[in-house]
Amino acid sequence: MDHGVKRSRLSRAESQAATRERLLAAARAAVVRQGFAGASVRDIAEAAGFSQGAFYSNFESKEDLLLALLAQHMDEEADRLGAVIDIAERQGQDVMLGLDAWAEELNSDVDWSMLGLELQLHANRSANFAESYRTVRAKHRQRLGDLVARFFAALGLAPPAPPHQLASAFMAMAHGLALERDHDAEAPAGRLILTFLKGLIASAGPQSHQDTTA
Amino acid sequence: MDHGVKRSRLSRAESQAATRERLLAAARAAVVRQGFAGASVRDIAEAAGFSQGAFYSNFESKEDLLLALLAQHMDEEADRLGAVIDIAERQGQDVMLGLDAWAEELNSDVDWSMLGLELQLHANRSANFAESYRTVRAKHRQRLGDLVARFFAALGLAPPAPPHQLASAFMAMAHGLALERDHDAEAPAGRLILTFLKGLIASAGPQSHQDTTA
Amino acid sequence: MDHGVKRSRLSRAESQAATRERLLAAARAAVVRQGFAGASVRDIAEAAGFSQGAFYSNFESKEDLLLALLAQHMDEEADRLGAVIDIAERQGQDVMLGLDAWAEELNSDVDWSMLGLELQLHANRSANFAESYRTVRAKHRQRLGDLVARFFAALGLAPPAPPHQLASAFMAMAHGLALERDHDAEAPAGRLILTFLKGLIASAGPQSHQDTTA
Amino acid sequence: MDHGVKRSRLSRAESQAATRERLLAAARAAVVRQGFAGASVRDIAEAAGFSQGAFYSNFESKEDLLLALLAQHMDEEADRLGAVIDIAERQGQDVMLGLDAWAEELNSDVDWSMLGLELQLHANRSANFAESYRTVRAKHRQRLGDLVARFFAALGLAPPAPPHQLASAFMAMAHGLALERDHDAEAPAGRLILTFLKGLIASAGPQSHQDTTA
DNA sequence: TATGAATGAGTATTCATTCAT
DNA sequence: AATGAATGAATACTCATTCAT
Repeated sequence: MDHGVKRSRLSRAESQAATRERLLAAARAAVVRQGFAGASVRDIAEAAGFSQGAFYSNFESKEDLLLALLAQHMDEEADRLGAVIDIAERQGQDVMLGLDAWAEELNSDVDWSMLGLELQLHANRSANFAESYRTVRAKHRQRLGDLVARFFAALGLAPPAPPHQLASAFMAMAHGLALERDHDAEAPAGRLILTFLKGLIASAGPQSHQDTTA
Repeated sequence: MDHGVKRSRLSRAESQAATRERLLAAARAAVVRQGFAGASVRDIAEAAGFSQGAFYSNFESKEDLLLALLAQHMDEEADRLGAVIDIAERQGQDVMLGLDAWAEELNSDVDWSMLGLELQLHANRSANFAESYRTVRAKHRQRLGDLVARFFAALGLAPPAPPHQLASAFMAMAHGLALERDHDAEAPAGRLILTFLKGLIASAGPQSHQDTTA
Repeated sequence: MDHGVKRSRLSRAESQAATRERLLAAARAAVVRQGFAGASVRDIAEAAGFSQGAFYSNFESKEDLLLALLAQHMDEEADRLGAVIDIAERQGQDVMLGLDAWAEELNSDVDWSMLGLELQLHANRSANFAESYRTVRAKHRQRLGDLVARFFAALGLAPPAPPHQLASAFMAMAHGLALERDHDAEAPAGRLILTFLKGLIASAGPQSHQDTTA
Repeated sequence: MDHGVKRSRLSRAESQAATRERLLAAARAAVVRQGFAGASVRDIAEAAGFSQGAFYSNFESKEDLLLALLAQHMDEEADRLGAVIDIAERQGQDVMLGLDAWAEELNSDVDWSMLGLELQLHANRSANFAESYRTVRAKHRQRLGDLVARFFAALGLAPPAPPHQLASAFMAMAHGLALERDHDAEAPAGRLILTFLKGLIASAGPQSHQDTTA
């Protein structure tokens, strides 16, 4: 009897998770295309193939959705960084290779940058959202800052500015460059970022004694 | 100049220009605070002390207003750059000083960055707006690119990437860093930008023969 | 020339007042029929022949409309009372006749009672509305109380309870009885009220020395 | 009585009845607080500690719930009256004492009056509900009318109007007065009602021969 | 019996825009 | 040129109700 028939393909929990995933994907596309204010709950729900009510069964409000998108976005950003860090850990100076890959990926993902900016703009407008944004953002910057610090340490150099500030600057550059959609074949954001990184290396003095992290 | 009675202190044209100016100022504040989509024509008009009708006597549509803001914004950006260029022209290597001033100003003007991003985002969404945006933007980048080129030339160095691309990268960094409002005393965007610039200089090779502009 | 042509039948102000009047009338009917919660802004606007937007050009919110209805309702209630008071003033003891007329009118106006109750219920639910309601209600009760006082005074009798309390009781009875719609020809609310009034008279003691009002 | 295992403390029927009771109590509070239209099924179910589905396992529809509340409400009203009648039956003229107690209870029970009015208003709006309401209401009025009749009979007096009409008037007064929440220490609804009753007695003529009920 | 995700119709309110004044 | 009442479409969100689990 195998304790009863398997009643349906998806359990309830699975099915709900799937609904939520589809809503999130549709929302992400909509926010990128029309901005948070311009993306309507109706459009998002319809694009996902659900009613508006389904949206509100899965998210408390439109802003709650943005928080979910924020979490997702930061997870992805963390994954990207994780890959770079892995390489850095394994191959000494060849971090450059990892950075190259990361930079290349940035090029191709305008949407990802648009979403990042949309989140940041909203954080500057909604006190409520700002709180969540800040914590997640800080963690992320710290992580990238650590990477930068280790990178300079590996080269035996002292970073020319606090690593987490350098991290912020790199992220700003990456986001901003991605926005310039009109890059008719040009605008190799990744390359450009590497150029700046090499510059920092060239101008860095020898490492001070112990401290390597910010 | 005195054909007829002088009806009022301000001629008709002057008075209309004043109305327009007040509307633009109110609009700018509103767009920064709430985004373009979030700023309502009613709010803008009321903040300027006029009716909604007055708005439509001065602008064809809400998007037309954004075009006016774009023009204004680019004028200001040009002015800022102009000052830097003037210094560069006069004092050879001491452009650094001008850049310093420019960078310092960036620190204090979050609103200006917010508006710049809002314009850029809208350009990525409205084909109509994008066209206007692109031309004005291209001119601006060209100008900053020229400055960068001349800067490296003055130092007898070859820029490590096409100057207008470096210009884009610097603008992206400036805008993005300004957005991080939570800079509790830290986040000296201007300084950071200079650090990167010095890096580029340090990594630059000797000047190639002729070409200096992109 | 009669200073120019009369451009239109209704001046702007007149036309707006007319719009408001029509909206109020439609709202009144809707609130009576379906209750305040049940009456939708859309239905009200459509019944009045306008768009929903027109509603919001004339009222700040749905509750603001109810305040307008409250004012209107209380004006009418005051008018009814005014008529009774006039008679009372003119004809000594024959106030009874005026009361009779008033009572008779109550019979025929279920809607008026329904609206009164709807207002009272909403006052018990919205703190905001309650404030306005209370003042207008107090004034009204005072007025009816004065009438009751003068009535007993005219008969040389002492009211068996504070006049404004008696007033409240009469109003409660009038409203409540009107609600029993199923009065198949029976339920002569007015008559019944007079019966109670006569009872009070019969049980009243002789007037005390000076004071006649509450 | 012991066919099979005793599965749980409460039998199925008992447990269901308990669920229903909790739903009814929550519904009653919600309807009083926000009106029938304003009370949502979700809120009611949640307040009772159940899901919305549980609601629909116990009631056919939202209106069906109101019918259940009606029945409950009328039962209570009957109980109150029953107490008065008991006293009247036992102690001849001292019904007054019972009435006094009844009147006092009215004072303290605004909720009960709010619910009563909500039911009555809904009866005036839903034909379906009206039918049920009318029968239950008629029975109730009859009962109170009988009491009034017996009361006058006990005093050897003729009621100055058909007893069931007097009953309606008293109920209207009781409900309406209870609504005036702002009774800052004043508004002794019960007392006031007794004043009116005494008035009726004072104005009543001697009993006619037989008939005592309406 | 009880759950709660999902529905589809509904809610109040806001919007950019028009146009008679 | 400026007013602001009115429009019609859109907005975020709520509702009573259903139904697979």
